[in-house]
Amino acid sequence: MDAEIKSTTDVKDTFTDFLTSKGLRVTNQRLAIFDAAYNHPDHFTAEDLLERSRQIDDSVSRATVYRALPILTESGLIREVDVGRDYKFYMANRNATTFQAQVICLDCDKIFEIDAPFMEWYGKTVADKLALNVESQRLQVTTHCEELQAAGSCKRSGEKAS
Amino acid sequence: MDAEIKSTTDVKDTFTDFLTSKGLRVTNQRLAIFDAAYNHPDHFTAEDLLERSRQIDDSVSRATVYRALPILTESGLIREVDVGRDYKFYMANRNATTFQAQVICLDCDKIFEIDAPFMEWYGKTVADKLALNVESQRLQVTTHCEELQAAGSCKRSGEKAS
DNA sequence: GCATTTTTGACCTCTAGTCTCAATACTGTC
DNA sequence: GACAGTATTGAGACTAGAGGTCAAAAATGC
Repeated sequence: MDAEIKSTTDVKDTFTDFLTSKGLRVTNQRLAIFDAAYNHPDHFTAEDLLERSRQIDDSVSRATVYRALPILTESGLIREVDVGRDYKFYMANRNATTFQAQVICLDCDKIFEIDAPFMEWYGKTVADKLALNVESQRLQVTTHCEELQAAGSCKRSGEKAS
Repeated sequence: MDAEIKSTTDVKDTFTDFLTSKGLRVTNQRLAIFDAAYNHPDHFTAEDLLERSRQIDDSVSRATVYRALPILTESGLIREVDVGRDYKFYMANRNATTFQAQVICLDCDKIFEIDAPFMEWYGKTVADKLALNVESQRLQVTTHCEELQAAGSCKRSGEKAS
């Protein structure tokens, strides 16, 4: 459950510093939600996060999780991953290296991230061509579970298909 | 209101042919919804489509619109454009040329499409590298209204900002 | 035209996410 | 360390997009 890349404690300091710098209070619930989010090894939903946060502090409510998510996102510690379903995914932002594209299984909830370094170039090209500031970019590829499974990356085939 | 690229009547035949080939019935409501969708000059929501369809046939109900959308999408006459809001956009598929990326204004509902021909190459690369079949791809760029307006493409600045 | 079977409209339900408001707890000050 | 002031919280109501139900209506094949 320990973060491998960076000490969780260090990152927790980053989070509390962020809160105080914004004039926000450091509460047990926010810390529990941060822990649950940052130590989650995979993509998660708000509901997943609620469950995990409650294992740390069972007083955490759904409303608080939904209120914490934009804060965590703004702090840069997690990021939103919208794959076109009627609920959003989130993910800990541990390795902020190159731009990531998402490979999404249409059958289960698995999302697999791959590097797409050319997106930096593309953002610049669009910005130049249309004379606008590119705020964010999103690149997604959809496929089917069996295939993702064949590629050795879909662990949940058949388990959560609905 | 006439389609400029292809006669609407021709395309309507394509639609009725599609319906019959699938064993689906050709109803006044489906034709009204098709008309409203195919002649819509821009991106539209299910609610937009309901309103427009009712101008053609005021008996069209919300349920029927929601039931017709997957049919129209499957027929290839319209396509879904998900820009990460809590409702989906759709768009008539009049020019099926190269892959299109979406430039999305974060302030209003404007979506602007640009060619992104390199996406074909990218799809193949991903398919090869991960040994999977790429089902679909999505490339989106977000920006702000003022900027899109400066680029001469945002017509609705300030009008629909909510 | 008629029987069969799909489709429809009205309305009910679902679900992710947001809002409200009284109760709680964090923070700076003493 | 206690206190006052104020942000934050939890419970539950609420919203909006979307989809389901079922009796009534209408399209199709004969």
